Amino acid sequence: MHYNSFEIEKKWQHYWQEHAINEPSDDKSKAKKYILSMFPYPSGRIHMGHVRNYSIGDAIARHARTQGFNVLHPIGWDSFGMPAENAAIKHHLHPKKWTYENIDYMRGELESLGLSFSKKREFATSDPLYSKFEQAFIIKMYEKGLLYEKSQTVNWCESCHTVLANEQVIEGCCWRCDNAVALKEMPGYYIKITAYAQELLDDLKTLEKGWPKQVLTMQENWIGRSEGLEFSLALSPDSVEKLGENFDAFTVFTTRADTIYGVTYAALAPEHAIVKYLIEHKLLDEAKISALTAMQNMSERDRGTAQKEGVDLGISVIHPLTGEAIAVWSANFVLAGYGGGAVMSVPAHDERDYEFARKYNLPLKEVIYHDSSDLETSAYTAKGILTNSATFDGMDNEAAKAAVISHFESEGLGKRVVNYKLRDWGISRQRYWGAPIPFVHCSSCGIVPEREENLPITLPDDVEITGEGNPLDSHPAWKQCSCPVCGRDAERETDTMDTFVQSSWYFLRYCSENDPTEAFKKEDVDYWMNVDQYVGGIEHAILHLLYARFFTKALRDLGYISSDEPFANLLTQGMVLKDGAKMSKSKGNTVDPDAIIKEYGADTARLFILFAAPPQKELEWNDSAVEGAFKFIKRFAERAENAQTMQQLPDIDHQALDKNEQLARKKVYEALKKSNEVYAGNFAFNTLVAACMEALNALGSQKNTAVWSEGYFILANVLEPIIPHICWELSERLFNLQNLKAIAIKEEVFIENSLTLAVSINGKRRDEIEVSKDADKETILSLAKEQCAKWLEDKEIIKEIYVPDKLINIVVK
RNA sequence: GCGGAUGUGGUGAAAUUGGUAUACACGCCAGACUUAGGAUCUGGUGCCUCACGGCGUGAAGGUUCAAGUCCUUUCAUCCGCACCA
Repeated sequence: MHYNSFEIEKKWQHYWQEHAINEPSDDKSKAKKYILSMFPYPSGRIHMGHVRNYSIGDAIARHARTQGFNVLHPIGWDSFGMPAENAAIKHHLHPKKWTYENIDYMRGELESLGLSFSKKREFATSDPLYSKFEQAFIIKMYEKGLLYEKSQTVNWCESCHTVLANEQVIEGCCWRCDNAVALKEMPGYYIKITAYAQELLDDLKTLEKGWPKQVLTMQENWIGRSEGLEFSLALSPDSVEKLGENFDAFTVFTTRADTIYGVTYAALAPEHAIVKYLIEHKLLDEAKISALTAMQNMSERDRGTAQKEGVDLGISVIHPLTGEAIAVWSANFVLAGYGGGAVMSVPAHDERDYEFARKYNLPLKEVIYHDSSDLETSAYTAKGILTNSATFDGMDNEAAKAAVISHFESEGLGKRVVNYKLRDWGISRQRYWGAPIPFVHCSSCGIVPEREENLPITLPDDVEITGEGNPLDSHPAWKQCSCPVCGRDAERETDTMDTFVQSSWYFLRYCSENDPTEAFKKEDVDYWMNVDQYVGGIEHAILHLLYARFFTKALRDLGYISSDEPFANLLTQGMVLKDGAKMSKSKGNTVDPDAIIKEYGADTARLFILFAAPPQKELEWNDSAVEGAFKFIKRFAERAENAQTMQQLPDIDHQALDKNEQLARKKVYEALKKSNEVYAGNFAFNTLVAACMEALNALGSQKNTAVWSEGYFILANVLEPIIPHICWELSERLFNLQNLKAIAIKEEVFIENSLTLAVSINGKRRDEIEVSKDADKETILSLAKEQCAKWLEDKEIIKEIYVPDKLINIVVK
């Protein structure tokens, strides 16, 4: 058969659509598989990363379908976001027009790859209907106290003109444009993800089997649980007076309660309320005030690399156990958002405090003793015995942690607490192309949610995108509304939601077929969730995957769904590289998927991508290997001439076959066996393709038509998830499509009459012998010795080892 | 600094419980066919050596009859977090 990829692919893409083979069944009694590749942002054209992502997901989905599962394999568009506005500024296109035109174009590109998506469930997150349900969720969260508004210091990206969540700041830079992030005090809406910190941490354990360890570790670190002592440091009477009696104490948190007697000073974040008060009321000299304001204005990134710096605030607190007065400083390395923005400082046993104390000549007090401790050169932070610590002296420091906390608790001085690094999720974005936050500012009622019957709050089309300011804010009429509570004139919130809100629940919307009345039906979600296999890039290890996990739990607690975790199994694919670097327009090393499909076909692109590396690893693009993939498909198509038309597997008397024929059958069934293994979990498609190539090579060294036919019956089945078009074509021509379902393995082909055993002398392989299947150990060993006589001359045999079916090892001296 | 991962031919990569290292492919070499083509087919291809043979999975040790695989130490690369008290 002459291989014309273009005609074959067009024909089958049309057929699949016509026969709706990709649509799941409504029959909920069937066993299901929910296979999901992360949905794309419609940037304009697909790139090789998409091809890889969707080829992997499609192979898994197609395989599940041939195994008889009811398969949900949907696609949609993560279509709100900044690039649409950037395009609007650059090309004077409306973001909506740009976005939906991109979607139409990219949908065609994905179709040309032969991806078996369910069409009926497709949507874009910028569809008003999607916003409607999302806004309703947000209001529900607000009503349950899971969403609140506050003003605080936030991460501000000057180039995107918007606020960023903590997760979206990568090494002090914006996740999207890589610009340095500045700090800015602003009002915004926050989702209380911290209320779920413990559950998000605990449930990582339930994902250990299905998620890569790396992702679990990253999430664990991000949540950052730590246990310790929280207590109050009372200000001295003269300090209280100095602060106009506005403060009498501040709270600190420590994980080193055992070092409590080593405290020699305390330090406040530059943003701490006491520091702000001192500056406002000019209670410090000018040099100190300017030092403090400089510290406040420094970005988070610069603070991370800056030298330790501080200012003596001229106030003091009372040590809760000793009653001593302790100086209070403000230091640039104390974080405002963690543990109350204040710390107790133990320079003898904390590296940061040590460095700071050395710089400003503050006293050190040793309270943990160990032989290897040398406070002249560095802080001692490891294990030891307590000293200078009153009644705790002589205790092991680990035991002392608990003892000190108990002491604080029984004296009413403090308590054991758990702290998390995770912060609440700020979702306000000062941008146009996003889902409006459904709240109204009323001068008498304050901030109130919009009424559900008024949802969705949609974006106005008549805006000019200039990149300066938020068009919703400057729009003449859009924000004017009436208060949903009192009916008086009010103003809409003009911030829009972080686009990660949309991607936090899209997998739920797919469960029901684009229902206009509900986000999803509970019974559909109960049937389809959880996602059995999720496929996507490692770059979402924290961002999207943490938010989606949170949303699932929150929606569960709001009564919408029953899942605890959205994604049972996660496959993080590696990047596609060219010349050792990530493909990118700026480097000019991209390969256009459309061009590859045009030249070789979708099957070739898919085969190369799945064959060149295991999916989790980086994939180096290689033009001649692509050519090689094409040649394999061509050979596969041409050699189909050796097979005969049939509707089921032929009966073959294995014992009557010659050696090559038997080997060919064995290789074919090995490929089938491999297929079952690969889809059961490790997804090593590269080894599966190799097994198929071996099988085809083995078929080529024999001439038995029945063996050829059986081989094609099975290989077209095994390869269908990877190169579906050519496989359907061959299956139709040869087998009336009867081979595209689960095939049982015939174990008889693996039974051998004789075996080949390796013979090693002192562990080094020297020769091999062929023995009959039921030869006994003595016979085998004597044959081995006979055949390897030249290695045994003048040697004394010390030991003879026989590993059945594998090898013989003779140890000599 | 902390955490995670990865080191195997010229290249991408294989290798059940420890059991014939380099499957499969790319590249390269030779040959066949040939309207001399970047087509197709056949054979070869870890390194050193004319050969016998020796050496080989980042490096060094160890356990074992047997180690890519297990243990210890170490080096390199990549990724993530980064003053979280």
